[in-house]
Amino acid sequence: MISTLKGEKGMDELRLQKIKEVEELKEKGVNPYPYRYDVSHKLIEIHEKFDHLQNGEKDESFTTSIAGRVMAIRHHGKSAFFVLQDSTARLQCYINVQVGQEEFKTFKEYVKVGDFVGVKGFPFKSHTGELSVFVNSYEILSKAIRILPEKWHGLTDKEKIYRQRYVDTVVNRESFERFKKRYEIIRLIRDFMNEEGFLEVETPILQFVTGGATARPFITHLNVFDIPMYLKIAHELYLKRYIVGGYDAVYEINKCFRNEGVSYKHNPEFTMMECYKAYADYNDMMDLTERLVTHVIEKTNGKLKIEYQGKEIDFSRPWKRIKMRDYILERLGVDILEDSDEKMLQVLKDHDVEPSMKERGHYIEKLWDLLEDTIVNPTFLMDHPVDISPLAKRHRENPRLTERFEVIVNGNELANAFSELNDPLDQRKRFEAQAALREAGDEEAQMMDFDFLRALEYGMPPTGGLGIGIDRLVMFATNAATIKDVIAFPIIRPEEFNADGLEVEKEKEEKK
RNA sequence: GGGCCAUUAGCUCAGCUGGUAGAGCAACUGACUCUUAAUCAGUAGGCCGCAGGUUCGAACCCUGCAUGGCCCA
Repeated sequence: MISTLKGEKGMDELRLQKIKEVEELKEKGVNPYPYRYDVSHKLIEIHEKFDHLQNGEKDESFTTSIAGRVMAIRHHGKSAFFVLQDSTARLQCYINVQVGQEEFKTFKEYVKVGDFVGVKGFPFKSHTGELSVFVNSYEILSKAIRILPEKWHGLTDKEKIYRQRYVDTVVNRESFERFKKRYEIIRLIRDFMNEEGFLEVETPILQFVTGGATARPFITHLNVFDIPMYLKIAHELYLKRYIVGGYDAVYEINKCFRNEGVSYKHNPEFTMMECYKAYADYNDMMDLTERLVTHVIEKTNGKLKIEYQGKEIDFSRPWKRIKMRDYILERLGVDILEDSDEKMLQVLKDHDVEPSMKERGHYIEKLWDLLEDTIVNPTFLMDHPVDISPLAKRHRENPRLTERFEVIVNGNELANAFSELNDPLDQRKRFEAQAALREAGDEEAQMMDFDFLRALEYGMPPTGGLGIGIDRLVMFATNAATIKDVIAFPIIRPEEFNADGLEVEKEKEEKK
């Protein structure tokens, strides 16, 4: 049974044509979907080994077996050029009747752009100087029944790019390379952290109580106990349990989930690296952050001054350090420690900002938001007030502040770190203050976590902790304008498919 | 949540002051043994995002809605 696309006659016709080719191949005894192929070289290797050939020169002594997706075909009657693409490169192949009359005919009729093909042959350079493989034999490895987007412009429709990333990365090579770079960065971070003596660990994604960040969680349900569960919003509270449990340096690179808006810098699921180191404080973590981030930027860009969306960002050490209280006082004329709530609110109103919650902590956040965009080069924003830092240790010089820093780059929060609060009685008070905020309707306030308090009561050594947003780091390293460009499968409103699994136009809303 | 923009063939895009749908690529048929955005000849492919409205007549004007993008909060 062949399914048809409802309401898409044009598409249907193209697809049915391809399905017909598949059926015909089967009738001829050719399997359009065979099981394996022996590949001797990646395409890039052929380029590296044989770029030295002169125009018209061939090396018949060398036989290679290559495979990839056909990206272009140029037929010339009794011969044809086609271009294979694998994960490393593109390479032109040349086929003519020397493969055999029947084989050539089958190639001409059934090998199309988008199909996977395996080729055995020898390298040569065409008269016009393009390195190619002369096909001695070939095998169809997989027939495509959908047509790839146009070769010249690729895919530009953002919606299609995000919904069908598999098409984007086939035809838009810069997109393919960007994701390669993303995963290279994650590997670099792992190598760096391992080298520093951290142990990579895991923490639960499904949690009965979730915390470690100011955010609304996703809620799900555990059938076996018939109780609600949350998806983690941060790794923090479990990683500190590891520290209590005797591990003295741990890290985790994993997804976090926050049930919030989508924007150029927010995706509801995102990747965060967090690490905790016993006997360290936030000064140690500043050093670690600088070394880690500069390592990644240098390895991936070859330099520390990078171009980002038309701006220059200089990651060179040492990064500027500013104190939150001083910076806000200097720029906005309000002291977030000493001035009254009323004065802070007035300053916000003067800047046309209306805080959603009438609460001091929110005022401080909003005041900072007014200034965040003024920062371009990596900057440590230090010593946040206790009110907005429920998990950070009080500052050794001023108990109303904490030993905390955020790293701001181009107006974006890239990292967040503290000397971790390990005084269990203080932590309990902080949770109680958060609980009061929740009572008052702040859905982002932290939940009381009794088990975490119990853990702290067993004793946690002085500890430095750090969280880095991997997606944002990748954005800077790859010059990506939005987080959707560095997340392969970003959250986007779901499509509708019909009973055959083929996409259909969305029916009209019956919304009020 | 608010504002602006976009939505036309599989893809990339045209479409005049409202007169009934176009190109290139892809596809299909044919020609062509070194091409490379191959070339040449021909064919087919459209609920002009969806629903209303105005009009003799709407891809175009108006109003909703949907989806996406950008800016703002």
